[in-house]
Amino acid sequence: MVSAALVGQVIQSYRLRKGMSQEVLSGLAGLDRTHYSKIERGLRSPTLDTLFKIAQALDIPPSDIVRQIEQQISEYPEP
Amino acid sequence: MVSAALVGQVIQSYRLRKGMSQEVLSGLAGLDRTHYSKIERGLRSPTLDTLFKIAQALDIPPSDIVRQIEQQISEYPEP
DNA sequence: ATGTGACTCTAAGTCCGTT
DNA sequence: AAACGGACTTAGAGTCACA
Repeated sequence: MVSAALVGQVIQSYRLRKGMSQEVLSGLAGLDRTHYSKIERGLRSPTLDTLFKIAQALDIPPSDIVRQIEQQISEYPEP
Repeated sequence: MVSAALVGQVIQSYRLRKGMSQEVLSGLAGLDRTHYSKIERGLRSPTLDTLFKIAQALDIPPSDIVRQIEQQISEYPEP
């Protein structure tokens, strides 16, 4: 089980590193801004499809995001 | 947009390489067997959560599967 | 520029089968 | 062992008004 909060946290850190607003990112990804906002806060856990859209907007390979999630899990194992 | 058929194809190739049946794999992943069957046939596209479960059952990093999907997309671009 | 609640719609995921 | 189908429940996708 993958924590939705962790996924959101990883995605947000990528977004902030790019200096993008939620508005711009969600626009590029073709997602509704409020929907994206919920994903970042872990209120929704994205489908694989949505993850690919977000990665595309961030201009990074989707596998980078997934690998980052893996690392977070191994560093901070969930109970 | 990620083709569900492509995802299923990639996952299936990993499973066959491991010499596992759908029954064993879905059991390890904690998924319904018929549901997993549909994913392989591209009738369902898994959530990020389900992808992690499948990767765990395959004993490979989830990012490996995602990277494989990316490669397939770049090699055989979709119209 | 972001958070939130309240929706509808669609698909993921489960469970019962048969071929 | 796996494809295939039907009926069902749950949750994400997508949208809006408002703070």
